[in-house]
Amino acid sequence: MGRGKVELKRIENKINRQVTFSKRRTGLLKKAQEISVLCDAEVALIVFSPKGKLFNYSSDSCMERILERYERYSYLDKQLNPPDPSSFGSWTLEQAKLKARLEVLQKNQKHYMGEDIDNLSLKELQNLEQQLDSALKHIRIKRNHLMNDSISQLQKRDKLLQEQVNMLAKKVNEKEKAHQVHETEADQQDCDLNSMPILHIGASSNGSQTSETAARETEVRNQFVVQIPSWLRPTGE
Amino acid sequence: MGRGKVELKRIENKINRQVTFSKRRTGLLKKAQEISVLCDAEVALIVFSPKGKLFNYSSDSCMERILERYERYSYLDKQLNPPDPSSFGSWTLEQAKLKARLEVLQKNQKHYMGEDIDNLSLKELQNLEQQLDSALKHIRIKRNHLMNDSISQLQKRDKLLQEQVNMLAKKVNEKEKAHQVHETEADQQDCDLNSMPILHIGASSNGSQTSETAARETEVRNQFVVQIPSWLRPTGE
DNA sequence: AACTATTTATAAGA
DNA sequence: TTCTTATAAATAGTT
Repeated sequence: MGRGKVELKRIENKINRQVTFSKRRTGLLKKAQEISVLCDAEVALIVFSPKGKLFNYSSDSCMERILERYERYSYLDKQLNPPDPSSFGSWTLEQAKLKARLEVLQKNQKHYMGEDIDNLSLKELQNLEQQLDSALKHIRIKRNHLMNDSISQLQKRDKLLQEQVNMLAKKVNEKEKAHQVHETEADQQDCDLNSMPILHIGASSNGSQTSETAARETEVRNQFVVQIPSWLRPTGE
Repeated sequence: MGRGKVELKRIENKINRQVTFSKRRTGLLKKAQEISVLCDAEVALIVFSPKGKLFNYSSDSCMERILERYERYSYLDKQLNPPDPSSFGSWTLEQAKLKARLEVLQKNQKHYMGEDIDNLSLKELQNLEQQLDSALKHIRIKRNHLMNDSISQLQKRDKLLQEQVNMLAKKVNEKEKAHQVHETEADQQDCDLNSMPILHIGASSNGSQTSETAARETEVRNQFVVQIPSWLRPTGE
């Protein structure tokens, strides 16, 4: 239902997939609610987005109750599960499984960090190497992308600032001219005023800078700050 | 969608309600499957009809896994109220912790495989890159080491075999001379038979080789096999 | 269960 | 993201 028919297979375009997910999730939750209301059914719906975000709906009798009911029902269905899945026995079992999985993952992780590799076979090492190499390629592409973005952002920002500074410098020049019409040392002006604030520090023969001008300088700078993308902000690493 | 608009409230007519339930249930399950396939989402849907019959759908990663994940997630979400303080408080707590750790590890693992990196900051990407790069170096050193070992092992083995062959060839040559002197074929006995077959191939002017000698040749060869280190053995990949 | 007239959902585009 | 719109899909009421 939409401008085009859609094949029932994973949408490859990421943006598209995300958008479709968003829309369909809304629709699905709505329909879940509708059937539960219209038909007096108990419904539990759990959806994890590809990014791992959770969305869920459950009819009035709350998620936990429905899940319990499901466990009960599916136990009866299969008659294979231990009678009380939350009993001690199955608890330890599951716990053990979890721990085993954890252990495997930790070992893998070590391998991915190049540690603990002494007992790997040549074949395994080669596989690992290939895996990491390919991962690294992906990561570098992504990183390059981010850095390029960052550079062009900064360049844009730089240009903007430059223009502002030029403009301000001109204004200040004019002011000073006006003030100094009667005085002897009229011309400090034709130096490059692109960086007026810096000028005050580096080029002015008059060493005294009032706190007032300093304050204004700060103000001016802040005023022109261009939005910095989040991945450029310090993350307190 | 239908001949008439429908109010969002319980359908009072029982027959009607049952029919609508049936139709909408189908639709709902279908849509659940669609979103899971199209958008690569994990979906669990549980529906109890008003009569108490169970219908459910779960994307490939099976119901139990999704429900677990849900429990984990909603535990992390709340972090404050133990999900079920009545029966096994500390159990669920520890379980949840384990699962949370598992999830973290799994996410890390994905990163190490260059997947799911879209949400990393530039800093994080650079760290990851550095980490992998260094790991890769270690792994390559180790791999090179193994390969070098393997090569020198083979060279050693090669040398040994060569010497054996040379030695035996010499002996056989002498024997043949001796035989030719007496025109006797009686004793093939006390030549060193270890490498007889190889000699036949390489040094004998007599091209005919019986299947019996062929068999012995195999046997003899095996006899000389130098221990191959485990990482050189085929691992059936 | 089928059949449609309608309503809904949603894909694509902005 | 949100809105719009053309079109596909779902389904309410009917047979």
